[in-house]
Amino acid sequence: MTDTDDTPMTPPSDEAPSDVARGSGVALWKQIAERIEADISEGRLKPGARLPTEAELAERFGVNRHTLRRALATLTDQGLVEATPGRGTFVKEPPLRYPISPRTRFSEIVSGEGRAPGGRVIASQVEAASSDIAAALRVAPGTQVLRLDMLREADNVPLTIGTHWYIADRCRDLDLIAAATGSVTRALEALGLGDYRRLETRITARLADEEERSLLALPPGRAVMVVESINGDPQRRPIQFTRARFSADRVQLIVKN
Amino acid sequence: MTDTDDTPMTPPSDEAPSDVARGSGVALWKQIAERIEADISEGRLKPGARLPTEAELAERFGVNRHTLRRALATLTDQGLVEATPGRGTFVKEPPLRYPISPRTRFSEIVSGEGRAPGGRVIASQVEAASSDIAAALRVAPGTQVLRLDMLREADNVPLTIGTHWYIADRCRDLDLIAAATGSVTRALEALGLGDYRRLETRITARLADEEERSLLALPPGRAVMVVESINGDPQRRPIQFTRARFSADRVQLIVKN
DNA sequence: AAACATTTGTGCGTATGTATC
DNA sequence: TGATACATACGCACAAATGTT
Repeated sequence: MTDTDDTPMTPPSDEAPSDVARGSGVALWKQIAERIEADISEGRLKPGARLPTEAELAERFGVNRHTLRRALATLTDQGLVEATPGRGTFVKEPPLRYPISPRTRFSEIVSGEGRAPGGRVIASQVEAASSDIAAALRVAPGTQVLRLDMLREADNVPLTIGTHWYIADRCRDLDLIAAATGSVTRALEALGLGDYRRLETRITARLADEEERSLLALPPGRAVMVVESINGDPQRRPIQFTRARFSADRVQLIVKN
Repeated sequence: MTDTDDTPMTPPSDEAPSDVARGSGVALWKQIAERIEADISEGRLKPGARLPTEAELAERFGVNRHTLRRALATLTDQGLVEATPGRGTFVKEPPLRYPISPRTRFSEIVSGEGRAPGGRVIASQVEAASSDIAAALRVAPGTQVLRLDMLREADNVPLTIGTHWYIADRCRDLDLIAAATGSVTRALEALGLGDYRRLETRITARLADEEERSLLALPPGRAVMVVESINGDPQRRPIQFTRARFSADRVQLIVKN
């Protein structure tokens, strides 16, 4: 009861707060969560839109703020909304759809989604292949490889940190060309290796560490998807091994079968 | 400096602590992290093995325990080791390789990795399809669908919570059969729908919420991969939509191209 | 720079209905 | 019929983050 009524079991004289069904066997917070979820998935609440304040929503549904917060909590867990103290609660932008296919190209995928691809080289150096890198590239451990760390973004929003390893003597000056053009794809084309294809992709996930949060502009407690991929030439000989960390908030990987 | 020496800038009189290079431009913790990482990836430290205590490792490398902990922290972030207070630091078991292919079957994959598949039905009910479920199954929103929540495990270790939606009138009593046999695949076979194939898979990730941590026996701060998949009959008509949450710690998704 | 309003986040106490032993 | 535990819901108060004046 919200009002201080001395006849306790009277149903709330329905001067239209909203139609949550009390005593229907379904928890109030669950009904509210489902209503808001439907508002989002059916487009009445658009991505980026701000929800009314918790106090306002609580009043509108005729429940306590705690009850309403319980509903919002499930939506947050499902990744549908995001709340910031002092600002409000917002409907999350849907993640960019990132298809994993034999011909996976970052720039093409981002352009295809109507966004502007970008990126920059964070670091590059020649190093000796550790055993896992060597295994993926099918070379002897210790072989010289070019390591290229890149940050890639769409519409200036960082999406992924990628560490790429190339067999050094097949890729002279790749790092310089990539830094100049901002595109690994174009750099490889310049070297006559434009026709690479993806051989295998391995996906796992974990919490973003501090460096990743900083580079990807993520608040604490966010996850990254760790995507390892082996790319090869038309003869399926490995050229490149990549370990990329995608912001799980902003990217959804798609596999078509 | 570790020792309380009154001649401060003296290099540590190299009575062989271990060969970390002081003043080499590379941070000590980074060198240590890379050494241990190599020990793991090259098999000198096997999965499940316990590392020496932090104090012991610190002494062995000739650094302060804080420095050593900084190294271990990066390995923990990378998911290579896991520390438990009072027990020690352990090399993590490699994740189960879970291939995503047109014919993706949980039981077969787990068996193929030499582990015993298992599972149980958490809940099942008939409900009205929400708009996103309806879109995936290509039916009208509100159509009756059977919802089946399952927990699946390998060698009694929980791997994934899957929520499966089936078009209700194509799958009578599926829930009962699945509960009895413990296998959705076998239950579908019993209904003559054994030949389903995966049409599309969508992958994202986030922090595990409380319910997921409880069901998957995960400590706080772990990530789950959220894998949505659409399965269809041989004519590629959708039969089933699944939203599964995999323990990112224990599973690595593999896509072969 | 400082004060303030707005909004979410958190804690405590209380009451009630509903399962379970 | 308790007795107990648990989830739900409400009320009040304050902390923390943000934006504005």
